[in-house]
Amino acid sequence: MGMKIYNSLSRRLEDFEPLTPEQVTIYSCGPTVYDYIHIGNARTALVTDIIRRYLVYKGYNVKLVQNLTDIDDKIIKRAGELDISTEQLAHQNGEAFFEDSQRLGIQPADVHPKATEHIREMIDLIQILIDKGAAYVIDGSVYYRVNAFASYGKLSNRKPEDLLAGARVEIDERKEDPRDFDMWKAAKPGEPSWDSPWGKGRPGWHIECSAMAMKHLGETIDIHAGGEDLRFPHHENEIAQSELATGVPFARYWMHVAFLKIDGQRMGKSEKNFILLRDALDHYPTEVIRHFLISAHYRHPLDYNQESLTKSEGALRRLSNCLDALKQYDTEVGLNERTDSPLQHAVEKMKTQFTQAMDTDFNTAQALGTIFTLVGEVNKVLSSRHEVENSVFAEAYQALSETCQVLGIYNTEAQNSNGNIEAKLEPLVELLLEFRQDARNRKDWETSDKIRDRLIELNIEIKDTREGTTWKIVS
RNA sequence: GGUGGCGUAGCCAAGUGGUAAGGCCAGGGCCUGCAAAGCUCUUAUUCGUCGGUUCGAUUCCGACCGCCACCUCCA
Repeated sequence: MGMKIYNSLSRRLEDFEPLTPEQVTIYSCGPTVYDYIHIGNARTALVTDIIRRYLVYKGYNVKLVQNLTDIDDKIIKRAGELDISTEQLAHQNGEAFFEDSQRLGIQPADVHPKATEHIREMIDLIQILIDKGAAYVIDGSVYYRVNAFASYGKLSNRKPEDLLAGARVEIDERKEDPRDFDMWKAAKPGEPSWDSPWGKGRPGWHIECSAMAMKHLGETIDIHAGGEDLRFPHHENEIAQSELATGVPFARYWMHVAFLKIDGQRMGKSEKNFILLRDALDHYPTEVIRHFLISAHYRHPLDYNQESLTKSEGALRRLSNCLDALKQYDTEVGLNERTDSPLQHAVEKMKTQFTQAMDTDFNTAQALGTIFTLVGEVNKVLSSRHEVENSVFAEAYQALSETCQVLGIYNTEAQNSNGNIEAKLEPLVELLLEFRQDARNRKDWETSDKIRDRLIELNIEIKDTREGTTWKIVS
């Protein structure tokens, strides 16, 4: 069954076919490292992460490139305020970005190119555009001549006159056309700069993505992703630069992630109402934040607020309770007993529907629905005490943990590390449970409840079930 | 002014030309010494409003109302 992706360029759902079968190249616009990343940046990064995980799940060989913009106006300004070098600022925030991403369970890209390490490539690209008559030099700066690219505006669906009518930007009188944008900025005194054929300066923002994407992924990439605000002008300009230089399509599928709002307001660095990813991670577990961020489709706005996060916490609890209950059957897999139970059908159905949901433009909200439907089925069987082959529970566990790992909402490594601690604590906890059981047998509820209460204070939760008392570490 | 999007139960959120996934919260019941977890029942005859097309529309078309994003650095 084929995948479909909504392509911002055609504004339609399209069948997904990578340029090279089995291989997918993805370029994701990364952060400008002048500050920590906020939860909105994280949404885009997370969507990219899940796209990649799902493509790998489907059997594709994926190469993901995500850049770091480590030189621009904001970095120069912030470094000045902090009285440190731009290199130092960019380095610090770059490291922090990797740390925060990792905490959110985002796997590192295959390549994380930095703008300042690709000056040569950018200069070469600019030179090509000058040679082709698509750029001109004024006072050491190089501008892209928008009129040279006939299909300028195709991504953002804008006609030339539209771009001028509502322009709120101050017009630089030196430019031939107000829409022209700089690819190389002549250095101002005291600013970091690099040598170029046009004098000392630094690259413009758009040229870096064109140059780095082409260097690491080739002239045509499969998927280019970013926040919806990058559609214009950033991605429009990337297309103009790249396609005029190479004569081939720059990206086959353009994906734009909708904004994260906060308490109903647009979250943005200029609005100063953003929440840092690291602060969110201090308050909620990784899986809860991921669940929240994928609870709506990526092309729909999502509102960050405490209530929504609390809901995700509840949903995650339901999921992990089920997974915990199933986990003991995991070793039963491989017996390959063909049973014909309703639960087995539910497992198969869930796998199919999960794939269908994700195949349709990565509909994570729907995919979550299929997972939780199976959770309900499993719980029903678990509580009904009907005889079910353990291998079916094992299959259910496999299916759930596999799909949850595609979404990154079930961390088996954390489970294992908890498991190690549990193994060490087991004799001790069992001893306490023995005392508690004695108390219960005496109907000494005061003592038995005290043991339970004290244990929960130590993050050990116990439950009295029909099969006896169970315990686990909770956080 | 231009471009695009959204409006589904108390809340969040999928979805379809044939009669509404899932989650959270709430209430009743089962289980239980209690608790937790789980199960179970209840919660939109209805998908912003008004028209049109259709045997039939929440889903297609039109108008209107409301909200939002981009057009400027921002994921």
